[in-house]
Amino acid sequence: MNPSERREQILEHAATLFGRQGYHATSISNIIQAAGIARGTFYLYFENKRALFEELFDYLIVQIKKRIRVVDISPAAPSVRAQLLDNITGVIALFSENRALLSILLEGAVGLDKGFAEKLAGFYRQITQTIELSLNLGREMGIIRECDTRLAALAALGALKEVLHDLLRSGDGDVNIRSLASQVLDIFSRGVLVDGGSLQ
Amino acid sequence: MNPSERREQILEHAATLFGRQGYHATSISNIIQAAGIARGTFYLYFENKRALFEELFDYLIVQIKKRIRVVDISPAAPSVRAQLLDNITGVIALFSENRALLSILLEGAVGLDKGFAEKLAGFYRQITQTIELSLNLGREMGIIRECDTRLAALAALGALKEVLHDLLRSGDGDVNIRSLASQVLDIFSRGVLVDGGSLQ
Amino acid sequence: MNPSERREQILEHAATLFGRQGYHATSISNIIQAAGIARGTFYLYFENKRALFEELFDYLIVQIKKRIRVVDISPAAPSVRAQLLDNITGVIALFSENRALLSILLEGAVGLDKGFAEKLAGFYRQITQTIELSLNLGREMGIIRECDTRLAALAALGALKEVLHDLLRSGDGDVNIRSLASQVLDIFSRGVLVDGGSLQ
Amino acid sequence: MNPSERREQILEHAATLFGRQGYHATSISNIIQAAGIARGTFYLYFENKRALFEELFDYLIVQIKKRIRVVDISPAAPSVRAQLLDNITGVIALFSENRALLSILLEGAVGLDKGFAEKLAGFYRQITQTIELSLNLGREMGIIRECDTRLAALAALGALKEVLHDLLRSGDGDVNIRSLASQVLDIFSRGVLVDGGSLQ
DNA sequence: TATGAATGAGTCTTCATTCAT
DNA sequence: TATGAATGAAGACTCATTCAT
Repeated sequence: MNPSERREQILEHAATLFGRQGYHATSISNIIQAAGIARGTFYLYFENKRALFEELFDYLIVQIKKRIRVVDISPAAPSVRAQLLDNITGVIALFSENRALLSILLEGAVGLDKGFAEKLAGFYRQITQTIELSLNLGREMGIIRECDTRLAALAALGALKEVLHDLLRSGDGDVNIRSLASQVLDIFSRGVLVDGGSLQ
Repeated sequence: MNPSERREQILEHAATLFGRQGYHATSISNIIQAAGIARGTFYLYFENKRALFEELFDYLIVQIKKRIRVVDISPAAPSVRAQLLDNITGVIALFSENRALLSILLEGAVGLDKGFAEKLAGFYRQITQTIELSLNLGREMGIIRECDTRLAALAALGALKEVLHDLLRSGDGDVNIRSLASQVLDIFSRGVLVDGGSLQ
Repeated sequence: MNPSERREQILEHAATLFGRQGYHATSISNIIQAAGIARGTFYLYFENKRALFEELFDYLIVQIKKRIRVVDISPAAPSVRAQLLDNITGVIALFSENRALLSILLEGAVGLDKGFAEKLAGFYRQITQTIELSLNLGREMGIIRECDTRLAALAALGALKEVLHDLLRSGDGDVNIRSLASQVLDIFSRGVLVDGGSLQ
Repeated sequence: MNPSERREQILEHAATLFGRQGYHATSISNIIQAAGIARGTFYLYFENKRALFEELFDYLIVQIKKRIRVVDISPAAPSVRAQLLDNITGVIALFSENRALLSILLEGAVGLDKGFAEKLAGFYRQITQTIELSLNLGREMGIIRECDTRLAALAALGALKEVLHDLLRSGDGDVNIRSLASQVLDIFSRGVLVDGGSLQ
């Protein structure tokens, strides 16, 4: 087996294990057993367990970022809704295909150590800022109401994370990703009140 | 020091440490050192490290549940908005006073092991169901629009969690809890669009 | 067993093993087996294998230094010869009683790593300087001939080391330490030529 | 590159590394990297790491022995002093040109394992016996005083070793080898006392 | 000859838990 | 109740050596 295949193979087995059991419960022994390799072989490809996990995590971050774009408000661009929907759909689709990675993001990388806490915080901060930026653009266009856009961005991020979490917990194989994304977007944009209604 | 005081003292020190460093990074040595007790003494009060953490976690769950009520729609009850606001304010206030507990909930208990995953999932399921129930009541009253109320409930939970996460990360001492709760509630209920607006 | 006794016990067993097999060939497993303690117990008393070895080594250095004095040339002092004889006798006696320590000094601590190389070099430098100082005093008194006293000091040190090495290799139980020291001193002071003779 | 050249090349790189870092700190990886060969190639030329080191060591021993001769007392022979001086000069010169080999002899091969301990002891025993033999001849000729010639031989060997050690530590590039050898020889033959003097 | 991926025995080290005092 | 010395299972990591290509 050539080196890059072997690397890939180890990464995949490790992802599955980290996803299923978490970082601490997954030992090097687990990984090499799953990958069917010897102990020393592992260290031929990765400096240590943490480096492997970090690589997995970094890859994950890149994949997510690829699917998120700031809303383009030039005349030729697709509708704002379509763009937002694409963002959300992309992220859900990514994880729908790879539950292990989702688990690593939402559970595996949480509470690991200071280094990872910062990495994770930095990632979420970026996402939040991207959403906030889009909301601010919407404000200028007059389609977003006056509100704390940073808070709204946090809320949007949190809502999506929780829906993904639910996806993970339910383990449902076939979700209508497009419909799910659409509903999440609607709740965030229109809220849950009847049109023109208020809670007071 | 009498037994229950000693128990309490250990719990408090452990909470601080778990909150600051996480479950795995917190050793029994850390705890007994902080609490100023001998190693053996620890095991007189707690079966083991996990049991201690579990007790902390269970206590936390009880505290949160105490602050969340299904909306009361009887004529004599306060306004729906006021009740929801109380729920949200209560939760934020709880954690605002005790960051360690918040950290344990959002990070410490995540990805620990299967048992805790289920416990956590069960807790969030209950919260989700309570919110969903309130939303369904709202539907009957005609103030909530037609939507997937479970999904909306997940979104609401997620939004609140993320705002709390931010609170934890920012470490800000003085937040206007009431105002924060109010804005979170508004985003959830009215969305972010201008009144009567749409994304299309 | 109380802590300091236990420490001592581990040190003694370790010294024997290091002396017999050298640093690298002596594993923690060897040590704990010899001392009849559990693996964890070892780390209760020593940070790691190297720290244990270093402690042994440092103790050794202190013991040797205790037995070496710069020659006292005040009128009331014993004869120069008697003082030098005391120095040499003391060192030989120290190691004669404790071959393990001798082995550690002459073989165990050699070629370990940069840190130990410097420690060892520093120790020998001190000894050399002490001897050199005594020789310079002798020059002033007119009993030492004109020569490179540093080189002579090195030669004296080397001669003594080699004799000790031989003691180690021979494993002879009963040496006449006083006589041995006396002869070593004679060779160094008078050389090997017949009185008044020369090699030319 | 033909086989014997390759062998030579590996030996040289290994000697440098062993000399600089010692046996244990020098890994096969170090050696093949320095020599620019593949891992497997190493084992085509040497049975294992130890065999390589042994070859280096044996070569070293041969080189040293070449430079040491028993004193020739036949009438036609050069003066005794000249012969001894040649012996000492030769050894110092050998190492002066090749510090790595010197380091291997004085530090690298010390405390390795039982096998090497015996090899080293055997070598030093031979040197000692050669010196002792020369001293005994000197006794018969009446130029060496009555003394324990074995002890004197050990002292001579030790003195030379220590001077070499100092050479290694000092790292001095340009030593006057001849002068150094001469002084070492003088100290050994005449001692350090003024002519006709004594310590008492 | 040469390569370098693969091996796995061996070592150090940690830490939750026990138990005699 | 309280202590803290002792335990040992479990985990990470290294590196000399092998072998299929």
